[in-house]
Amino acid sequence: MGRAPCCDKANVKKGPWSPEEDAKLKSYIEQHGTGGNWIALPQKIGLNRCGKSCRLRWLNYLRPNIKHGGFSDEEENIICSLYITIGSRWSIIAAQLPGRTDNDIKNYWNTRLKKKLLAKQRKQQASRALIPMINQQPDQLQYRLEQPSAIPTMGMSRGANLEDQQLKKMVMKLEQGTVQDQAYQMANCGMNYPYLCLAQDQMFIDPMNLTNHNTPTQWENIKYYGTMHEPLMAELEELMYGDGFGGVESCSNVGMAGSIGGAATSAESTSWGDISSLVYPPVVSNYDACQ
DNA sequence: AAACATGGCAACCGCGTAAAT
DNA sequence: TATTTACGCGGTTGCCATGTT
Repeated sequence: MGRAPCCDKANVKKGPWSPEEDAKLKSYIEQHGTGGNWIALPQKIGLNRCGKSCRLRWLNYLRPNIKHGGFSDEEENIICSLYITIGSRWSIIAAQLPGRTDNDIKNYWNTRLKKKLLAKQRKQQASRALIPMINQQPDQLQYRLEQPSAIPTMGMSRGANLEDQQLKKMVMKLEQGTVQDQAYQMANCGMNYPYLCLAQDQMFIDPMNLTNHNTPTQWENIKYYGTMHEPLMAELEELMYGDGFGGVESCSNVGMAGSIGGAATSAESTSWGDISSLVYPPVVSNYDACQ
């Protein structure tokens, strides 16, 4: 029963690829394609490699039009924004950046972008701590300092998909015109109900649940909805803290961003709360209105 | 100049899901 | 229907280059 074994794992070569191996793989795929069967490929070419390894080498390195290094500011912004919206779904993020691989983006995030953003955050926090002390009354200052934790951070991966009936009703409301507008219609295409993602004092729509194709236009729409609609925000807060919703604790997957369907791995993994404000400037919320 | 630390990146590992038998 | 494996993905590791002491 079952399929035949993939390869003799004990006897396949591991480690860095030689130029000869690269040339063999590249030339074969360019002429014949993968044939949809990576496991059979190395045998056909005469490579002593696991099919899985061939696939990785092709996708991350040999494939045409691959870009390495030199991420532009625009690309950085897209990566940060998407990370905040959907978490560490690198393949989806890579789909928004032509020529970039998920591996490349993941590496870039882990080695540079994350640190860059955290450094920026520390700088902002330092300056933010000073301004209220100079300009505000003590009671206002206290309010200001409490604000960041007033709305909890939630898992921004699939964990933020709010399945509860009440929140579904809110989505229905969007469709019925309470906050209806042209961009929403474009984004939604009249298909599925988008899932809502709550983050700090902004709401996002999970792009995975909009349509099946990721386009720049769609991303613009998503960003559009990132600038939260005030009435909807108030209603969401009511649901979160009012009797009907059962409080924050009843919501599944409350916690850190970037732990999609699995363990958040690195001890230094960055929380949603750490970096979200660096990408999207805070919108004017009822908190700020109190100032 | 040598030893050590750090950063960047390619490749591997392991898991969840789909598909083949 | 059960079992087994391929595929695709995200997380992690290990090597090499570069920087610092």
